[in-house]
Amino acid sequence: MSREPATVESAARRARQRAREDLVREIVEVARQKLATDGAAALSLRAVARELGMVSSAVYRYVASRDELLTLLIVDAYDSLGAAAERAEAKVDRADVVGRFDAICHAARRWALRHPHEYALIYGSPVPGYAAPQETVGPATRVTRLLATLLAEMRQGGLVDPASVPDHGPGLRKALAPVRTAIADEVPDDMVLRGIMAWTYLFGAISFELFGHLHNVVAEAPSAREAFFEAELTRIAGLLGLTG
Amino acid sequence: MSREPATVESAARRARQRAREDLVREIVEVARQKLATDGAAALSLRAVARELGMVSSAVYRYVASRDELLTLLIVDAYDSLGAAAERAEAKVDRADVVGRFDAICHAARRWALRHPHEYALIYGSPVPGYAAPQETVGPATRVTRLLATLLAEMRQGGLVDPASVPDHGPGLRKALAPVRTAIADEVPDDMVLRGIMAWTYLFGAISFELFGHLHNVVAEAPSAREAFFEAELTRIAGLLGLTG
DNA sequence: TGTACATCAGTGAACGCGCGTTCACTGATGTAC
DNA sequence: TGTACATCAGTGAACGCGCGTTCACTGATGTAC
Repeated sequence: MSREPATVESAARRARQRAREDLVREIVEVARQKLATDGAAALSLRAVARELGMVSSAVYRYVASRDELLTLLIVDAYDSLGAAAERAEAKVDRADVVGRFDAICHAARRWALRHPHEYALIYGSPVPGYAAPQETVGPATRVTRLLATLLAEMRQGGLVDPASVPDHGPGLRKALAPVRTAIADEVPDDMVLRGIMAWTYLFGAISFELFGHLHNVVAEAPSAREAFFEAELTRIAGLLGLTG
Repeated sequence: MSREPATVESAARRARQRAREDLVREIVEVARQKLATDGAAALSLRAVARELGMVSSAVYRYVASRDELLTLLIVDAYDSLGAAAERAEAKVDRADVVGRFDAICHAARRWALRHPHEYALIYGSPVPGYAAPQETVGPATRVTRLLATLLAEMRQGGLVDPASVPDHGPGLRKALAPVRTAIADEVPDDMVLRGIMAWTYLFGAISFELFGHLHNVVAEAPSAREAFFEAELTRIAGLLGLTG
């Protein structure tokens, strides 16, 4: 009759629920470490269970399948990368558009160098037989959103040089329809294109460095790699129309 | 005493040798099909042997290990991509530098769309535990060499606008030391940088499209994807200094 | 031309491994009356 | 306060799978004298 029992009941339930969530977090944490040391291929539910001192079947209380664990890791990686980029960007003076762009790019690269396997999981070859479910979409767009905001501000600030815009024709307009749902109509096609290209270039460059394609091209020393990345950013800022 | 026996002997040897080489080719061919349908993770010596109607141990007469088979496939993929790009480039009028650049890029993209798993093998995440041996280096640089040649011709033709060259400082010069062994000193650092960037962008763009990152950004229809790629190339040609 | 020997492709069984997932169960903890 | 019942975390054994690699072998073909 009183609410007491109900309250006590839900308090206990909540406690159990919290314990559950803690364990899920612990599982993901261990899985992330396995990923970091051995790569995605070596990631198995049994290995995670072993590490946690559980029997392998017990993990199934918390995670439905290997695919679900992969999804958790992917979401985790996108979030970690997104948060790093957001933190770096937030530190820069709002008016310094070039500085904000640089901050995002450097943060993304640094994160990738520190978490190579997590990076490979989200920007490398797709895991065969795995289809990313809906819940990965949000976290996946955090870096993109930062860049899109920058783009919009550039347009408002009149930072774009309209004289040198090539004529792309109606094909591009149609092709960009999906991304238009998130970007104001006033932003011209060519500018959207340049935004996507900056984003493409950023992760293309990081992938090339991380996956070994700069071997015999750019010196291996971290300082050399940084100098090269810096030069790339200068040129990409130029592509974006940022005259920094 | 006469050379006869020796000749006969080596003729027989050669026949056996040819049979051997044929079988190695057959093994690689079957492996490539497995790769194309099921991806690199599903590739196993046992599966290849099964497909060939052999017992799994017999494959070891021809291929030393799974890693060696992977190497053969990687070399194969680089060669196939390189040949496709070379063929496409060769068809264009030598004087049409922009046309040659476009031909290389379109050929690379087409090849990747037709051979997604082979593309992922060479431009996706590195296979964990596998280190590419020396013999992959040559085939890996075929597309790069095409682009480098183009770059050199552009410089000789005076196609570059030196006015808009940003000052990169001495860091870039040091960083580019390795690639300098293959490129004339007269080509300025910024031009080498732009060449590498065009190359980076090309494969960054192909990877983004193939690995699903354009989902919800660019319409899925092949015609839309092509129009978008075309627009990217226009902008990248601009980055290279090609005013096509 | 005929015979002893060498080469080598392919066989079949085996070793030892780790995986994802299921299922009936034990036992601790919380809930209801 | 005490008892019957419900919930649910974790166990342990098992199923069925495929893998890479080794090894002693058979049998066909080629070689040398």
